[in-house]
Amino acid sequence: MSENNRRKAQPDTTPSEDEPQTCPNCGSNHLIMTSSRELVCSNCGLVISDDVLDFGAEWREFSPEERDKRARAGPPSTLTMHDRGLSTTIDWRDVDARGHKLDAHRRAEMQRIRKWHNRSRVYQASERNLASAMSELDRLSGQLDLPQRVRQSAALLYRRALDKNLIRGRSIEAIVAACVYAACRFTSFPRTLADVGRYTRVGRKELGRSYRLIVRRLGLQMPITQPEDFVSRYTNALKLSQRTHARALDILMKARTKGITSGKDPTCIAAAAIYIASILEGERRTQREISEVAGVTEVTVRNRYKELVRAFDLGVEV
DNA sequence: AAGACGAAAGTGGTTGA
DNA sequence: TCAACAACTTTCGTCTT
Repeated sequence: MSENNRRKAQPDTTPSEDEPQTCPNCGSNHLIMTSSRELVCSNCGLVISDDVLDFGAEWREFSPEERDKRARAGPPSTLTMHDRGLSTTIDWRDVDARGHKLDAHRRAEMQRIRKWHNRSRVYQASERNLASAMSELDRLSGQLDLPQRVRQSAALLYRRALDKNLIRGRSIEAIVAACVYAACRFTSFPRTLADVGRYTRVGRKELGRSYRLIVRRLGLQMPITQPEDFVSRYTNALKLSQRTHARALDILMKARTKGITSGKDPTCIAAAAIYIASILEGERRTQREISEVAGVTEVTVRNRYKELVRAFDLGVEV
């Protein structure tokens, strides 16, 4: 693959002063403000800005009485619950609002109401599907330690996949995992296919297939994963200094101008750059340590770093 | 003894006919 | 659909610190 090919469709990451009118990823102007006050592209699912995200109350109170007066029930609405967290639940305790026990007749009535309430809540097939998908999404993103913006983006992708009838005949788990992986790439939150695959029963192959499916059928324009995306994660895991981190980024930038980053696994390139940077900054890590956090083999780290050293004189005596 | 090195053979994904 | 191919992995013996 040529360097040019790999470079296309880069989102413009420089934040503009005002809210953008078009999606920086796909150029669509179908931007919607979600109920959790995130600006999201309804075409590709990119969460454009979530810095306004605030789950707290929108008022301030200055006395307990005022607090009581202003309080209202329920968590904020969110895309990651099948009903956006807006459903009402009926208490299981058979007491009235004042705490008095209900009589037998009322108890039986409440029982009936509860039953039908639950049945109606997750009634439609698509609702049931969404309910189970959102709990799976929650589990998976919890294990992957994903921030809220990635989860919301994944949830939106799943809703769109459901709308397009892509789930029927496929496993919910596979599509959820694919949406999570896609959301990671959209939001430049570096997780590899293997990372996501590790926490789901769906095989890597199936996951890749589902991912390609949603990209194609939802017409998503995926940004290319860059080695730089992984540097922070790896230097943190290796407890390397900020200087080494910056040095690694510098090496990657130079490598790009030489055109030796194309066609190679970005995690390998990142690992190699960090290896060199750690030596240059005097906090050397072994090839083994680095290959472990990057999830690649020592041999590949070795080969990549040899290439980098060969390509330009980095002052590393081998 | 640990870490680095490199050769050789095998694997899974992509590409182009 | 299939073969060719590049990238990557696994394994292992050797060299260096």
